[in-house]
Amino acid sequence: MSWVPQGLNREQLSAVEHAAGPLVVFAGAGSGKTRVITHRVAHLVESRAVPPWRILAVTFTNKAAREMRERLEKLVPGQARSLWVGTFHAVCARLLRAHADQIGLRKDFVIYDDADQKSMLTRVLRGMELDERMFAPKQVAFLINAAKQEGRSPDEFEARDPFSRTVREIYAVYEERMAASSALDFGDLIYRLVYAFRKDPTVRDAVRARFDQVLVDEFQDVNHVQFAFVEALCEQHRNLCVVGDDDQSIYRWRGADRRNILEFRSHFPDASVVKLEQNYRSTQRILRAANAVVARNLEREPKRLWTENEDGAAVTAIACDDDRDEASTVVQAMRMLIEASYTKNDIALLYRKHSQSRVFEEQLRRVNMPYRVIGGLRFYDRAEVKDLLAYLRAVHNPDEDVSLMRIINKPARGIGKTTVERLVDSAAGAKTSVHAALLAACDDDSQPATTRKKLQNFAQLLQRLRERAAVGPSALSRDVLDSTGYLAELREADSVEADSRIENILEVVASMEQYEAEASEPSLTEFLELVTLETDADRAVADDAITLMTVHAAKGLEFPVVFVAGLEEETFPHQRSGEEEDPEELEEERRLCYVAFTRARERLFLSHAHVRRVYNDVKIRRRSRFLDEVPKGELHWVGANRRGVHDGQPARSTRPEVRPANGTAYVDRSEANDTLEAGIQLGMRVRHSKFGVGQVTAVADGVPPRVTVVFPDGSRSIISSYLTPA
DNA sequence: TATGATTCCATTTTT
DNA sequence: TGGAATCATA
Repeated sequence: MSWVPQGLNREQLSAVEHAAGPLVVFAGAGSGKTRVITHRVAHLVESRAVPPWRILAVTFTNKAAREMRERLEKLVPGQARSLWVGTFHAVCARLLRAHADQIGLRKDFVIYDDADQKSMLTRVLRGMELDERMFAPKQVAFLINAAKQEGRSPDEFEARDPFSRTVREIYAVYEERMAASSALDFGDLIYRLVYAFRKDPTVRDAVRARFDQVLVDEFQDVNHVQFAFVEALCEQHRNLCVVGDDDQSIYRWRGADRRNILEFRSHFPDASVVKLEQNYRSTQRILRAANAVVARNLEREPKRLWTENEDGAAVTAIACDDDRDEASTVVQAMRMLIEASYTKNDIALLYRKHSQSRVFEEQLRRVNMPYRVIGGLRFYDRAEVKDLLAYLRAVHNPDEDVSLMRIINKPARGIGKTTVERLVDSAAGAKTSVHAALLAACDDDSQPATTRKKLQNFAQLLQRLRERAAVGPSALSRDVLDSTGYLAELREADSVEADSRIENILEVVASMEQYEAEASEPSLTEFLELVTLETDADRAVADDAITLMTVHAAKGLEFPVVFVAGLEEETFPHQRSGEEEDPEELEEERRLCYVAFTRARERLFLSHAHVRRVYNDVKIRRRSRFLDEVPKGELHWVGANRRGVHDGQPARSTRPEVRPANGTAYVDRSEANDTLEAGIQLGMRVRHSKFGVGQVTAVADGVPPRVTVVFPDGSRSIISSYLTPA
């Protein structure tokens, strides 16, 4: 009757069946990490009879959580629903609500995203009459978030110099204002729980008593509070299974600390260790290139990914004149791949930073190639979407200042800057919410009659909406949009942007309706939480299109074909101009490069430009050291080199674009290029794994080099690297 | 209050 | 260079 895990290798199986106590799994890229976690959960439920609701599996993204749940639904039908599967933030939010009374929180707290946090901070700074240049909200937010990641309250905030002392004060006031609005920021969701654990052992014990088994995915990315949270949960039973890959840790700048996984064994001396080193994703050649780069890092858990997959096509390196040349060469290569056999969905273009996408987008548009850009502005960050949600929040809890301030004059209702400032001042003076100040002003005879009337109208609007709040999020939204004239205003504007805004708003309303239909107990609070914790990655569309995104955004994904663009010094590895090279940062860049390479299943293309436009001038760029860290024989160099020597690099005269006098073109080949595709020539007999033996009837120079071959069953255009001489 | 002018900023951004 | 945010002015 016992559930039998299937199709697992020895290491995977030992992780799945690990009996009790701490376990750390080092899971290389494409080594079946998710499989191990899901099978382990299934094993616990089915073979060890752990009640599903006593198992907690934590991820970093909603997408990972959803996938895990879906897979578990198949493995242990009917039981997956009661498992605790979610992101750190979602799980902690749920626990905070469940124990809100004990912790001293309102059950229906709202969650502030980064933008909300920043506007709250701006208000605090203005209230304290601080110079916003000295104390930039962005920087202060960073310091406060860092403090929360370290688990430090305002009292524990280290402040030796005057600047830090002021920041500490800001932090304290900020916390007060957040509490007054019953709002929690992202950092709070974990920090407040850990803080409560520390202050009140009964809370800690109550939460701890919920779970028998805890599993954490992407453990290399946990920060200090997250570690403290997990540790606190497992202190008694010690059934903690963490899975991760120190080589894929790319969020150091957000507080992720690789030591959590590297030093897991010192924290838990009795921990079992499993290493998953067999890769099921990429070809030998891709893996060799990726390994070669990351192996240069000094601080890492020793391991080497290997695969039984075939050798595959050579990793292609493309040298380009400038960024536009890079874009057109890459796009050209993509078109050929699509003509040959790939779909657009098979292809991804990765870059170090968003700004690199522009040239590619222009080029893709020029050739009418559908593409999608992942990242950039989140859907729920759009102004109109935030406006609507702010209305809902303000109706839900008028004392929540950030939302109230956002909508107080939107659409314009004559409550101008001065009036708002006066409200904020009196709220700060009386230590009340802005809403309370608003109500007071409505009854204040000393106010000018016209402003007073306007304030009263607004207060009544809120009041009326509040009475209607029970109709549910979608109906309430429609009411808001109609009675405020928000939609009407957009309709009147009658512009393309206005139309897309209307569309976005309607999409939000539609998502509310969907939520209401699906949720067991739909509530405004829960909907708002879902929306703030949700990112865009989940809204991917089904169209056939080429995917463009940063390497960061690509973590956890895989594509048959991957292009990595801009492999140049200062771009990738990224370096801020004038700053000294930090070895730790360089290692992180190298890991990032490793992540980029290992996204590819079959084909990997790496491009760099000799000249790149940066702001308004042009800069000569040396190709990335990462390219040179790949052994020479592993890279097949192609591409433009029409200029000879660049900034001291060896001129690639060894890679001539020569056409023999008789007009026969042949495929570009580089020095030390011992790949099979080199030297494929017109008339040659070649072998293809699927189509058999054929004869080359045409050769097209390009990226990738492509040839036309007549096979027994017809003529085909083939990428030359798939061919071997017959 | 709305608009144009000016200034500032530019790495990555799981939640 | 380009965009967003803030400022200045009618």
